[in-house]
Amino acid sequence: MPTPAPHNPATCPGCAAPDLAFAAHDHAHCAADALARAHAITAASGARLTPVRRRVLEILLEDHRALGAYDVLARLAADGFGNQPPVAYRALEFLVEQGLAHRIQRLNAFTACAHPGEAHAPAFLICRSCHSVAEAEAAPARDALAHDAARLGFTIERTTIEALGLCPACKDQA
Amino acid sequence: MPTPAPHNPATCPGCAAPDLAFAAHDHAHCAADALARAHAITAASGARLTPVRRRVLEILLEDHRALGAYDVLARLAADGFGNQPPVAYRALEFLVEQGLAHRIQRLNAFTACAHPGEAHAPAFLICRSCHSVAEAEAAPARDALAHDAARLGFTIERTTIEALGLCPACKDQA
DNA sequence: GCTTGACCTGTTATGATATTACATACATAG
DNA sequence: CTATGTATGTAATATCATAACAGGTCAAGC
Ligand SMILES: [Zn+2]
Ligand SMILES: [Zn+2]
Ligand SMILES: [Zn+2]
Ligand SMILES: [Zn+2]
Repeated sequence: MPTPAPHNPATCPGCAAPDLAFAAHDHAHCAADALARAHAITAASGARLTPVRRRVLEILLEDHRALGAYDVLARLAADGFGNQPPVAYRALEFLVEQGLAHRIQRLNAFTACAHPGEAHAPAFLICRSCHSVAEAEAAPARDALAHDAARLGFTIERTTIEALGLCPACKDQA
Repeated sequence: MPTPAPHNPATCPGCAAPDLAFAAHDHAHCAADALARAHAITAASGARLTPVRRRVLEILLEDHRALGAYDVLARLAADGFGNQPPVAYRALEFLVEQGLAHRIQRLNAFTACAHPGEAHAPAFLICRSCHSVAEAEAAPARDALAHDAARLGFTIERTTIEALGLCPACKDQA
């Protein structure tokens, strides 16, 4: 599996609008763009964006929220795809591997990537009220951890950073 | 439920030996000390360290690893306690509330706290090979995230920071 | 001492999340 | 056209977690 292209902030829609998930925006364009990028990325890497995989990505792209595997599965089944768990889990795994989606540990759920194909492991800001998910820069937090880890002789391979709280819209409501 | 006492590094065994989980040490003393502190903490707060709860804490204290709820349950059942999931989950929930244990999201598992009663939400260094868990300082990483969150108008309430990797011992083996 | 009420424990049942194993279909290279 | 690798479908099962209720324990207040 080829590695995705390096991150280029100039062409990354997620970087251009970091508050995407929490702000009003032209989401139809946002989703269409992500889907187009997904086609380009998979074509470039030789991976196959098959109908099930593409449909799962479309479902995740419907909004900036996280969906459980069984929610995705129900949608797939309604569209005539298989309705056994592996159908959803395999497509989701593929998307995560390709950098087109992320898994949110805290929610046992998945969300479309806002910086598609950039081979990143972002931090997540998760609204506990509306389940919106925004991606934030994880590097500073990871660096802070690395110091402690080095002192203990621990080698960090992957880091999960997830913040639960309230997004601006839900805060206003309360 | 009264809030635990603030963190006092001078009296905190976890702070005195931050590499506890990954280094050879007098673990019998380490566990006995934690258990004694647990008695003191719960007595002070009026919470009841009942036989099941105490036994669960003892089980978690057997080493610096994370155990699943069903692993704990099997041990409880072998000791003559109830063998239905709520028995384990309730005791674990109690220990987490009291600051005597932590939940590791990444593993769906629980580990005894190395800084008992200090009302903290640490970062975790998790060995993917032996499942040892060390607690690290989460404040710097949290602070790094807070900047991004503030920019987006997101209010952080809780943060999960977990690093997966290899501990010194497992690294040497490989 | 008895009643009452809070809390803890046990148990049944079920729900939610995830994987293994195997069969079938399909694309593409040779 | 056939062999090969990859993707999908399906059944069965494993793993993690909670709801709902029944019964027991214990101490406060009468
Ligand atoms: Zn959008
Ligand atoms: Zn992303
Ligand atoms: Zn120890
Ligand atoms: Zn701790």
